[in-house]
Amino acid sequence: MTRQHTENQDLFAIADLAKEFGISTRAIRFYEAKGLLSPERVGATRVFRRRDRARLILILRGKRLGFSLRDISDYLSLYDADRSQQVHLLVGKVEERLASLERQRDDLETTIAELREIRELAVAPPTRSRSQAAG
Amino acid sequence: MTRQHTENQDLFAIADLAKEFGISTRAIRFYEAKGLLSPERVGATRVFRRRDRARLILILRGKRLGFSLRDISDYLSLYDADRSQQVHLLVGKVEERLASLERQRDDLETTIAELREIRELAVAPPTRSRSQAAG
DNA sequence: CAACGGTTTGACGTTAACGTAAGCTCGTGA
DNA sequence: TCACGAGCTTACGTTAACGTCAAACCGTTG
Repeated sequence: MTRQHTENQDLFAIADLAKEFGISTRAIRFYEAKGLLSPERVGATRVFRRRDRARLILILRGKRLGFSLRDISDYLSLYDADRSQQVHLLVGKVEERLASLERQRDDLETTIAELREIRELAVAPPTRSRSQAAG
Repeated sequence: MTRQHTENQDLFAIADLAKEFGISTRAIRFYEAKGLLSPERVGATRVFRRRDRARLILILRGKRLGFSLRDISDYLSLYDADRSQQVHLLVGKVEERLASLERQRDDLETTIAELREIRELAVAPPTRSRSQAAG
């Protein structure tokens, strides 16, 4: 099950994914329990395919962005619904999320700019009153 | 204490700030307990100044960006330390945070792009095999 | 065959960020 | 004067996202 000698391009054990992404197997099982992943089973053992791996990548990115698993679940469903039905509702959700993300990006830009400013101030020698730094 | 008749430009009651930013007074007290705010007191009553209000704005932005109060606390300390001491350590922290935020921004760009793509696909009529959408 | 590593399902523990309720003080307007 | 609204502290409750055992089941390797 360590994938080394099975040489299979498309099948992953839970430990493979855990190691690859630096998370615990517990976390992966938790994501499954929450419906974010649905690996196949061979007996009782979970078997993950590329699709699950791809979803896991999206999950982790969502987490880096500060979203809850609930949010990420909704987000993943946008991928699942291959424009099959309830398109209006889907587009609505996407728009919502886009707006939220764009606002978040603005917050980020502002914060990054402020940090850069702080850095400049910190690096510059402590200017005293009307003095001027020499080139 | 409702600020209406005190007409003071620089003093805020806890309820003023709570209302202005749409959060609970409990949350504000919690931030104080965690050391993110340190309003003055008149008797037992908290009195906030512009400085506290400014910090609160930073706190809320940090939260929108998905940071923990612990993180935000560190972040606020970057503002406090007016390039007075331990500049290297300070710059180090700023660099760290900048890197993290820039990565987060990249994640955001990617996600936004993907959502836009999903939206296009959803809006476009369900293409069947080799057909082509008419202009 | 027995130990070992990997996997499974519980189930309880933990941390963060408040919510909520209780009980008390203080200033004020009818 | 007294009821009210606002504020305070203390303290227990709650949700999310796992961490951390515990107990048991393979498959294989020395």
